Amino acid sequence: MLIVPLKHLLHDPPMSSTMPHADCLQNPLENLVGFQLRQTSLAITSDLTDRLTALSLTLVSLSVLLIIEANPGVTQSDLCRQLGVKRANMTPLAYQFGERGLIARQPADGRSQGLHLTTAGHDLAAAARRIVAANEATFLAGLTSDQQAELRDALASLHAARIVAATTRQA
Amino acid sequence: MLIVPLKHLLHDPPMSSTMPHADCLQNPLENLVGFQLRQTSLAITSDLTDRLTALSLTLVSLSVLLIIEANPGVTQSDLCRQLGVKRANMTPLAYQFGERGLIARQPADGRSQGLHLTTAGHDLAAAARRIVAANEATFLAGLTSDQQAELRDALASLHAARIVAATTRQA
DNA sequence: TATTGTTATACTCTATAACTATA
DNA sequence: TATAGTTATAGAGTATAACAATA
Repeated sequence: MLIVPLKHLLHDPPMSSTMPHADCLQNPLENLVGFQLRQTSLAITSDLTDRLTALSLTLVSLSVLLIIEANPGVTQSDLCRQLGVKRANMTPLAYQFGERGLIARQPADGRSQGLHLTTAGHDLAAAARRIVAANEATFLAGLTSDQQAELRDALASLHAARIVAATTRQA
Repeated sequence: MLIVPLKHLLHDPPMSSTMPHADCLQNPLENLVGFQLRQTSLAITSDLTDRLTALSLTLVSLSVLLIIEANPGVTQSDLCRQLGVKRANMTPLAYQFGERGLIARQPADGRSQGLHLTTAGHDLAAAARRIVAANEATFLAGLTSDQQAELRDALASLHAARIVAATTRQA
């Protein structure tokens, strides 16, 4: 599989004017579907990350924003479970959203608080959704509807195989 | 798009016995191809990363090992350019490979050294290639050859669109 | 006893800057 | 002047542990 620890490898291929013998290397990984999948995923997320900077959002904060919008009243712990984020790391994120006037909290439990978007939060979420849609459309532009459907099916098949992989891994 | 900052989100869905209302959340991101692509890519790399621990290799060190094998005499800087790694971060990696007896250096330039695998390095690379092949096969098992080819084509189309994305992004 | 939210802290990965030796 | 390799360090992102308040 691959590697490209750096996200921006995909922005501009690091080519120099002299080009000593930089990209003449054989890379035995690039024929793998796993590699191509990762490379493509990185290209898409990299583009989206760039576009989101205009809204001062990251991929994580985008997710938090949209999930709160779709689930008014969720707690921080709910978000953590959904996103695989530690509670300790959600605290500064929620704090920032509060400071920016994007969310408001209403006591739910005494120990927990339901989160919901303010008007500013809804506006930002709407702008974010437009950016996400543009990102999606740009990368899918080259595929017909049928091809897009086949891609989804293929990805679902690969993703489902993670169960098999986990089982054989333990053996 | 998505988010799953944690790689292991995919191993075992974090479900509790009580299941308060943890996974009843609407996630407006999961219908996006970009999300599904990332989710699938994370599942595959997560599995591979796990399997590689038996060889004391990471995704990055795997790539370095296989690229040295395929390109005897490459320099550290060559590897850095190919992988998008900073020179400063390649140093400890190359040092460890040396300590493990996997690579040897031969002066090339006076300021640079060509890297090549030792016998132990070749053995480890062979074992690593078997693991990579098993990982690839496991996830592709559900697709026919035609479907695999279509998947590759679709990924190539998405990846190519990064150029268009970069252009429209600047505008 | 378990859960929520918080604080403090440690670890990993990646980035930057500065240095030497060589070209 | 530019490049190779190194060192030290800074910055994200994520992890653990412990705590007070509540259930």
